[in-house]
Amino acid sequence: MRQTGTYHHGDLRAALLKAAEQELNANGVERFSLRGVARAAGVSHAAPAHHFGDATGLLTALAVVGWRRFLATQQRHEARAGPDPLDQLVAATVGYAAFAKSNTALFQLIFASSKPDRCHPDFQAAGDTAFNHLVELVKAVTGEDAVEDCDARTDVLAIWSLIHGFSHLLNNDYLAPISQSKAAREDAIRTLVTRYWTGLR
Amino acid sequence: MRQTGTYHHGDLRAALLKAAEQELNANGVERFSLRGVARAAGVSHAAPAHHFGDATGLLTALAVVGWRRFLATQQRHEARAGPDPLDQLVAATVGYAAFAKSNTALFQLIFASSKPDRCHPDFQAAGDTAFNHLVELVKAVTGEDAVEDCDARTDVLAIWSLIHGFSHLLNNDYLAPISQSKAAREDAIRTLVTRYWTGLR
DNA sequence: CACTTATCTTTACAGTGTAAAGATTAAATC
DNA sequence: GATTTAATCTTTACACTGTAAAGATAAGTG
Repeated sequence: MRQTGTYHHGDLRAALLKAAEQELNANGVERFSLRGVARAAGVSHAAPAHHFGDATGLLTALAVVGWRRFLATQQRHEARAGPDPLDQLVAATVGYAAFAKSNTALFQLIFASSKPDRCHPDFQAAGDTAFNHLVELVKAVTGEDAVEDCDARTDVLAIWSLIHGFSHLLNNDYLAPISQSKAAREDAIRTLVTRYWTGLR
Repeated sequence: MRQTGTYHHGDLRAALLKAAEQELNANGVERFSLRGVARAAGVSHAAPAHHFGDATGLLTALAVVGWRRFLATQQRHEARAGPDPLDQLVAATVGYAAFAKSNTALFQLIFASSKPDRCHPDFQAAGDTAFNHLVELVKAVTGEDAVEDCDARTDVLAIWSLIHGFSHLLNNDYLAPISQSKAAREDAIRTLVTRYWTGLR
């Protein structure tokens, strides 16, 4: 709680984002409460308005954070993998699912919620960056450019659908058998992605 | 609105389910309002309680309807396709995405919402039925049983992830180029699914 | 007919998001 | 350093939400 004499918080904006993510993980996107976030941060319920306008503003800002962490998680996995393009792509997809698994609420927020402003420039820019990264990885594997080559576009669509569906099903408890072990999840993804390519060529 | 002398609605339960689906399509799962549904049905805001208990009860019942329509949509597409097992599977996946496209809110409700009671026997039974149907279709293609054979389990996982990811991305406006034309969507799905099998064997 | 049950309404309450106005502090300007 | 200005947070208020409890009405049952 705030001490006497600390009418001004200092860094309320960051504190609210942190509290909002915790609220989101605890209650889910659908039961998100702006007043609850303010309570958790130890300020009045109207305090967030000055920093974010309304609940949409806060969740939009949080979604941008989510997009960046989503991409960073993939890149962290890539850094640990070998230099082979296919290994890099597999590592990225493993990171994709790992993010979904350990950031359940953020994953839902960035991909399937109408609470953030999905038309906001920052939201779109962060999302586009993440998407382009996937396109680049596929491009490195095929040697083709998804923008020009039609088959390459299909490849991107296939890989994206595959890993996104896997992550989303995982995120909603539809893959209980695999969900338990991290190794089992990674194995499954590795098999799915590599089988797609090796089956093709 | 209700006429004088019609204190009892007649078939309020069905009317509420219908109104709830419209509310859901109009406002989305996250902005769903029980009072709004009651208003649309022309009854007091507490009327739904007697039929469904609370909002969770109503949305659980609606989700069960969603599961059944989800399966029925797939079967309708299968009936129009040829007898070849792969054609049947492709038709089912096309139906999968078609349902997602034209039942946006229901798709979100059954797969990714915490508002219905996902542990309710009816919900689980309806969901299991839909899942088992997909397993049977894959089984018909491979000749193996997903319960026993490990490769077949992976095949189910792959196809399910693929079509579910595609549908979910489509549902959230991430496949704008394909989203426009029905033929383009069906072509893309057909390519993805068939490429998975023909590439493999 | 009388009685019971099912159905719907009314009323009430705690909770929500947002807007407006007031209070307090930090920063900027003189 | 004193005064003004701007930023930050609180208080108050309002319309809305879901749910519970009690009352009103109609339908079914003996």
